[in-house]
Amino acid sequence: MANIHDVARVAGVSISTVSYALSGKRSIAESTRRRIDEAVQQLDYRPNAGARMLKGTKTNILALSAPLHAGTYAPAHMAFVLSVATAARKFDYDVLLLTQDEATSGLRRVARSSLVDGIILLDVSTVDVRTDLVRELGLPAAVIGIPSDTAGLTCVDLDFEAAGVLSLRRLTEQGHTRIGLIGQVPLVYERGSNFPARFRDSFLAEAERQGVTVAFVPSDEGAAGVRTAFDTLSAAVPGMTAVVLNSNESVQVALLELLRQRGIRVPDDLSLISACSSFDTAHLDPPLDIIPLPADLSCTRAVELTMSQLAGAVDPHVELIEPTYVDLGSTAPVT
Amino acid sequence: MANIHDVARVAGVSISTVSYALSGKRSIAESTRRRIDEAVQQLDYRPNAGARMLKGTKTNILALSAPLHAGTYAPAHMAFVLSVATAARKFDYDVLLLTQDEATSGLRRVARSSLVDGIILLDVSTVDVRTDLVRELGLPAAVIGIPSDTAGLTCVDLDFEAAGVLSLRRLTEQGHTRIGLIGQVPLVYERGSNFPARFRDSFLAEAERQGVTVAFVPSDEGAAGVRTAFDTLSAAVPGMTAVVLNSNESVQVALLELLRQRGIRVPDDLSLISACSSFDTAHLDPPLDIIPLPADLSCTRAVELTMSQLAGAVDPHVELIEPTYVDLGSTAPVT
DNA sequence: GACGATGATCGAAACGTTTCGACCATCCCG
DNA sequence: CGGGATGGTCGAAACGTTTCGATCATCGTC
Repeated sequence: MANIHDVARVAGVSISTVSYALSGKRSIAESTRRRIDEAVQQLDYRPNAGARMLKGTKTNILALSAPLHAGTYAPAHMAFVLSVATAARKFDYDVLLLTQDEATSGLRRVARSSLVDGIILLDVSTVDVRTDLVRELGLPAAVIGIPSDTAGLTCVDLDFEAAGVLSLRRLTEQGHTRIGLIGQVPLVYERGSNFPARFRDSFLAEAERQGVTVAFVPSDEGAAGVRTAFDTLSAAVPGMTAVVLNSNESVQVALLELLRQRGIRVPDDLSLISACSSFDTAHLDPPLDIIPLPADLSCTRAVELTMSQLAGAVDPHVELIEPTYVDLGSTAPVT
Repeated sequence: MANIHDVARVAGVSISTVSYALSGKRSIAESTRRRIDEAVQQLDYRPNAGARMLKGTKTNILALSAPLHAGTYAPAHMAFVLSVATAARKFDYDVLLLTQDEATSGLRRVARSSLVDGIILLDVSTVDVRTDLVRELGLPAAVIGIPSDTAGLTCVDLDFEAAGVLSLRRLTEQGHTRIGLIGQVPLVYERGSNFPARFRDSFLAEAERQGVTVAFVPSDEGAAGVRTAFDTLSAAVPGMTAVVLNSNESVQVALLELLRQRGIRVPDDLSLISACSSFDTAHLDPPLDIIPLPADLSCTRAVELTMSQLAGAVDPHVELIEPTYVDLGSTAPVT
């Protein structure tokens, strides 16, 4: 493998000149730079990563802690992982993937061996050992999700509280006063994963504020689970005219199928909103109004914040991403 | 951050002694080893990754090329990624994730800069630029999937041909002679992804050999897509008594729902087999017989093979994993 | 026409390991 | 009791960069 000495020899300069030409940290004569570029091209030279880490004290690698819990919706999880990887590349960073048990223990390992410059934590729950670890390690880091103790942490997330309010208001503005909320699988709430609980609580609080009748049920996957959830909800809110879905794709698909079977039309008989969903509801039948959970936005921002920390001091803080409402025609004014 | 010099000083030995104590490459007095261990403990010392790469010419990092194509079933993809990461850790290796466009271009980048010791390619299609790249780079590598040209490559995969035969035989042994095959979304076949095509072709060939009537349809996702696929299939195979599913979870769930609606009982009226599925069919209603697509087996083996290449010369070859049949009661003899 | 500034280049040190060869006890065997 | 083998330890070189300080030529200015 060609190294910087080879490049220097071919270009007829010293290695420091090559280094400066490549990094642009000192001015180099145009003619010299051209010869160096040619040599680099010819030899297909790329700086040795190890040497660079060692001397440069920068590794250009980010650790991505991405445990996949039971009950987590894999496609959404995947979207976040991909978004982080893509965002990191914009800053010439690569991503080291730490999953499952390694999501915690591996973090310490790679940090202490100076393998990574920074850390991204995915899917943090309200109480998460990884947040303590991040504080301890003192590396630049960003957390996706809002743990209960955010001290010293940089956190990014969709504003789930705002999303809860937004989804409810949309419906009350159209005159709905009897509204159901179908949530994730029960396991998710039990585990203290924070997204869903934050959404639910703010939704319920806003309903109370507005004085409308609401009820919440989690829903298991599969046709049977969805049927049970919907029936429970209908019983709890007699005369229900709208339902908000904060659940994964398969549940939403199953619900639409159930409604079709029963001849319940959307939005004529029932208004529907897909809230904080990471998939595309436009291809559903019918397409559902959606408050998207923007994986790329959160991840891009998380990576950006880590990079800023790397560059200079940025005070740890929480950044909430404003939810948006996309109207695809699945809600209608109550008649 | 503590370095090897600190450890040496605390333990009162030279740095080479520390290095040998840690690597075990030369014998060290028991008492010395203990003092060194204590120092390591006390300082929470971990060797600097960059220095190690530089001198040791081993990075302990594997590149994982995992592009997520449209039409790829995300949970399955995720399972493979996780399995590779987990398998790599068994050999003290970390995984650098290269996705999307970086799945190809990033491969060259990280390889040429000696960031990784080896490469794992996920989801290779029949014709895949990444295989040429792997040949060119000359790094230890393993490929999951069987490209049309396997020369110089180490490939691992489920034996899809055998799986096709296995699924068909199971049914013909039970007297079925009119059998349908529901495949992936059409896009998958158009893109030259090789799993599904291999399965389909061997299934159809075995059917011809046995002289039974079969037909194949791809299936779009969603209730409508599945309904269309099933009806097309029923029309193509009048009196169909069994269906093999080589599709993702949502399609299988949707089909079960459709059959329930129509009062078609499994297995009394229709025998069903879920073939080469990466998810658990035991929680479906009813549970489906399955020929599992063992992500962990393939990935573990791929990582193992890469490690062997790293250790010494292993001739490139193709390893097929024998499919297994798990009986969960969704097939019955034809009456 | 001497002098500080500026631009271009170079040499060498440093980063933290691993590993080779050397060294010195100690031991066993003839 | 001398000498080769063995076990334990050390010093130093090497890996391929980045970067600091130094050098040298050129140039504009007083």
